[in-house]
Amino acid sequence: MSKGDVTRQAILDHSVSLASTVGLDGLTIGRLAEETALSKSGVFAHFRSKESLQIQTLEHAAVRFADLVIRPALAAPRGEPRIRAAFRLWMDWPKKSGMPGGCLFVAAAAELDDQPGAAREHLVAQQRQWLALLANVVRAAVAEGHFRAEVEPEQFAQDLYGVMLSCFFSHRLLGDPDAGHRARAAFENLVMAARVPQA
Amino acid sequence: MSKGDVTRQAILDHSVSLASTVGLDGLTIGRLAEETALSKSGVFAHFRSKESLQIQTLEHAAVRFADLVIRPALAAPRGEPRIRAAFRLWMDWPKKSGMPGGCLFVAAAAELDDQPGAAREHLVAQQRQWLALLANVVRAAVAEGHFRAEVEPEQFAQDLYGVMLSCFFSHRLLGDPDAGHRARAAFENLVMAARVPQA
DNA sequence: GACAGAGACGAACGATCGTACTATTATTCT
DNA sequence: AGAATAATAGTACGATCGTTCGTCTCTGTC
Repeated sequence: MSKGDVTRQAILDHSVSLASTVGLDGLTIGRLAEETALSKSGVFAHFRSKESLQIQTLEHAAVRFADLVIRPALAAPRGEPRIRAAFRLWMDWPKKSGMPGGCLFVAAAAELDDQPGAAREHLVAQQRQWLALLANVVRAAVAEGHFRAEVEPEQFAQDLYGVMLSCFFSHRLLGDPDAGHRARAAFENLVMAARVPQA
Repeated sequence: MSKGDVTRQAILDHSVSLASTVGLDGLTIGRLAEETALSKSGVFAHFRSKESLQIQTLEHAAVRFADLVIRPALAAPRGEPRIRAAFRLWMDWPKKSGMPGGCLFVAAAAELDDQPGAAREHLVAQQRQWLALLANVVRAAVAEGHFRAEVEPEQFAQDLYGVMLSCFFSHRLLGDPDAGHRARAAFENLVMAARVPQA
């Protein structure tokens, strides 16, 4: 890895963390330069535009997400255990990944849902992929005989997303100390409702 | 209502709609002036700071929310019917209220969850109140005998919030045409799980 | 060790932001 | 109707934004 790549990675590390609190738009090249002890033009040179910086920030976070959530989750046994692993890793990931402002993707989703552009398209593709992966994990749980055949994977995936989103909302904005506990309870309810009836 | 109040309301109408797409921070006095055919200083004079503009924008939206959601919901019969009314009105409210960028509160929540200040405190108070109201509606459904006694109102309220958030997410960002349908299905599942077992 | 190329810096640009001040036009009240 | 007051416009300010450009300082290679 050349010297340029090293500093570029360091910039992106800060960028992900900074964008998690101020958003992809609030992200500023000047501030990024201060926090990395570089000059403004030095930072800018690595990305040739702000939009490129935003996209690479999203991509950098996506790589971390794959490392910290997706890969470990897929290491769990197929079926319900894998779903439990995915949920647990997902809930913990903003903390584990050093994003002081909570999940960057959630912040970016609210920001970009009305702003057309390459950054939005990038995020949409990422999130569609993640939802599809979740649905596939649920599908496998059905195939495995853990979940009932009538369970709709896409429905389950959207429900799971809702549990995560409302947890972040209650926890980060409202400061509810029980948000995490309630999210786990909601998850259990979802899983129980999907399970095959036990004899 | 004096002339000043009339234009102030007109500005705030545009402000709510504009902020729903670009966020409370992306909201700009200059752009607001263009769209209302006023001068920049003319708009500024009505609010003596941008923070005040943001807060009054939130407050303006809250008044509409009370008119379009809270009051009509409370007009429905206590218990499960009132919960159904609240949910239906809630899901439809961004459209009904002319917010082209989706629910302003959702956008503001993601934006302000890390930015201390009066605007954040205002939003937090609003959303806490709304969640508390939802919980009370659920509590009434328990008292009414529609819901089981073990149902926890705050849990139900957070779950409901999750259904709404994931619907907005899937619909607005991912463009999923089934998002609304899935949200209604998730709502039905929540209600069914809370109901007293039918004989 | 010299040379080519990449990396970082510093200064400057046009634009736009929030805000302040002053002047001018509308409105309200007696 | 005219005086008092409120509402709007105009202009200008300092700051900060993304971006450009020219220069210098490193790094890696023959």
